[in-house]
Amino acid sequence: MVKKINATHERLPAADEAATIDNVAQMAGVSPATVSRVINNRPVVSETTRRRVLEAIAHLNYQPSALGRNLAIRRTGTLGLIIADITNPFYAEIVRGIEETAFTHGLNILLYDTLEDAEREAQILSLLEERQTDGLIICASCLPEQRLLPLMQVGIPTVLINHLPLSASIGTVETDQEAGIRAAMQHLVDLGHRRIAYIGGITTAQVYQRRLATFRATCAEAGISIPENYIVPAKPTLDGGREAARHLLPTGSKVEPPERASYPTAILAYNDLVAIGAIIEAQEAGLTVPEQLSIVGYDNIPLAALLHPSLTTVQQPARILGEQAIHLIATYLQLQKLPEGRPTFMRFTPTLIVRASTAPVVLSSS
Amino acid sequence: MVKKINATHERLPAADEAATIDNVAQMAGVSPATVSRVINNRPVVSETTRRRVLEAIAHLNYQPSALGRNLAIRRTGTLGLIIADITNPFYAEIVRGIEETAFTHGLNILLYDTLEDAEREAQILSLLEERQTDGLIICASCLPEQRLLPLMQVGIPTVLINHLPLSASIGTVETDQEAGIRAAMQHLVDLGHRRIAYIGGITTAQVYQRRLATFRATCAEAGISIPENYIVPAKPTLDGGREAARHLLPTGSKVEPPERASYPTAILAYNDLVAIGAIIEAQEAGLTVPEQLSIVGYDNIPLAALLHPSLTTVQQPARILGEQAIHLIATYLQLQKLPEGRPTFMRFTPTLIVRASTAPVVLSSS
DNA sequence: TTGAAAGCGCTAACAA
DNA sequence: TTGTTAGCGCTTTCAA
Repeated sequence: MVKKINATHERLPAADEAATIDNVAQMAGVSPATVSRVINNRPVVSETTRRRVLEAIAHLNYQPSALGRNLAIRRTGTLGLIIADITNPFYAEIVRGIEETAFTHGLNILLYDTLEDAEREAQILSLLEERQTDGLIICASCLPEQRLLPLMQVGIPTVLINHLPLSASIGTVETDQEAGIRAAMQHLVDLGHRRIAYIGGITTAQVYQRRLATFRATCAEAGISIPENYIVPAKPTLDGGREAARHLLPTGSKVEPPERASYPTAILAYNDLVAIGAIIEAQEAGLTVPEQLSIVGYDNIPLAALLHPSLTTVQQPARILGEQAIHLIATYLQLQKLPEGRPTFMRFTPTLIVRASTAPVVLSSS
Repeated sequence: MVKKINATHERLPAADEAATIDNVAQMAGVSPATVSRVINNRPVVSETTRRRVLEAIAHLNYQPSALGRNLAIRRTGTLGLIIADITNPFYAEIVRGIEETAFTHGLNILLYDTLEDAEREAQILSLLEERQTDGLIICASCLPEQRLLPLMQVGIPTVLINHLPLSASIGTVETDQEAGIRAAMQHLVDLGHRRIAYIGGITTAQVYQRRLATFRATCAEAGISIPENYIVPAKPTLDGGREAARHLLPTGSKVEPPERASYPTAILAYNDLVAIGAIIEAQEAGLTVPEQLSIVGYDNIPLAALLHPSLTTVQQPARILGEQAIHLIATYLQLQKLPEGRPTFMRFTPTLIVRASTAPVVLSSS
């Protein structure tokens, strides 16, 4: 019907293959450049041309290829997200905040779950170096600083969640780890506890180190000396918590009166999952929580309020951490430079939420 | 030192810009094709050449660009994942299975959270049409079939989780919805319940419709007639569950004896979150669970076992659903055709887990 | 307002 | 075993 418009060897695409910008251009009788202008809503195109192009697009059921586009503009609209454990409700909530905010910015999220494993995290990082994401969010890294830096130096704009600022990053959003631990410890000390254990956490992770350091510092300030075996690192999961607690608590029913016992009267857990694991283990060992053992968690996951006993814990604004991380990175992507000339450090203050898993220590017994 | 090898105008990249395959080729004194062969471990390259190329790569700190590569081979190694609610531990566990398995297959996951919202899901789907993912996993779609089909016809290989097979998809992995509901209902009926409500769920979602239909069918078979207001759809979240329960349960303390009461003696919830919401609401309304109200959940999230009362629920093998979904899609990607000539239908049988949130109905009162 | 042409960084026939 | 050449599908100067 319609004769070839140009003397090109262009042909229309077979029914099963996708139309390209050239097909559209040919059909509309314009150049690919013009089609590109229409697709991207450049204002310069005349109304009639625009209409012709749009018709051709509709006719061919044309979808611009992100692949071609990405290569041409050398951006992908995609962010890498490295998260420690998606099944931990605290992280899931952060991801929710990230996802939702990224969507409004037109950014896509490539998800990587490290399973709280440092080696795996390292693998993922090196994989990401070639994936050309526009940016990277690392949430609760288990890696030491010197393994994080190379990636940023390769030029991927990175935001860290719950980490201290790194010179090569574009910023950090965190809750004040020190304040969180201090609040929890103050609470336990006020309740009269002096035999306090710290359980759970990956030793290579900066969060862990900071929390532990603060734990030690607070103990020292309160004149409490902590035996080394009261510090039990473990995977920050329910099972990790159980395992750690098992090392500390009396087995079977040989529960001693608190003043003579060797086990702690209180446990500060790395996070809520660990705390819950410890509660379960304690109960199975025949200890009542909080009467014989107080337990404090960290994060305030939704589950914390629903348990029996409900969990005393340190609340972090999970969703907001995620949202702000995206805002940071989106701002950077727009400006192509650090807004303040140096990495942003955004810090929130956590809140201690006192519930039913902590109680005054009872030293004299009935 | 070394003279220009070719008469090209190639120059080495400035320090701050990334090296390309051409830079490497030039430095190694070979063609880009050869560099490509080395990068992709093609066996044909001679040892000495390979070494020269690798040296150049190291020298320039060269990272191959996935962008260029993707365009050339027209694949991205990326799968879209549409999930209803990442903060629901059941879905989080599915994502974990997907993530982990995808990683072993060298596939990357683009995560999209629909927030259990049909409109949002539709938006995401159309967005994905141009993103050129190699495949798509839709988990717990809230969209009716006719809105799902267009995407698959555009040619994106799709696997559905907890959905019936669609002709245009490459397959489906699900737990038997009908069996799950039947098991739960059998349990309630055996306990003597005849006033059973079904609460929670998005009406446009196929899972919801199937579960509800089975609920109705089982009631009919048991000779139970259910008033329409016993069926309360709601967002499948904790709050959704609370809200739905509020519609059903007596307010304040006007708890009537069961035989005269208008409210149900048992609630079958769309999922565990809804069930937990209902438990909370019931308790706040002054009802004891399970004595005055039995509640059954669905999914068996980790939390279900830890609550008081612990939750009777229908277990789904969440992680495995995710793993199998990836296997399905990975197989297809390798073969570039349906392994069995038609969409695969992989079905698991759920298990009823009886815990403490259900009890025999007490008709005579003290 | 539009088009020609060059190029983004890589791969893959094909030829040598 | 290696190089030449022609794309992959799009964007973007620059000139008309």
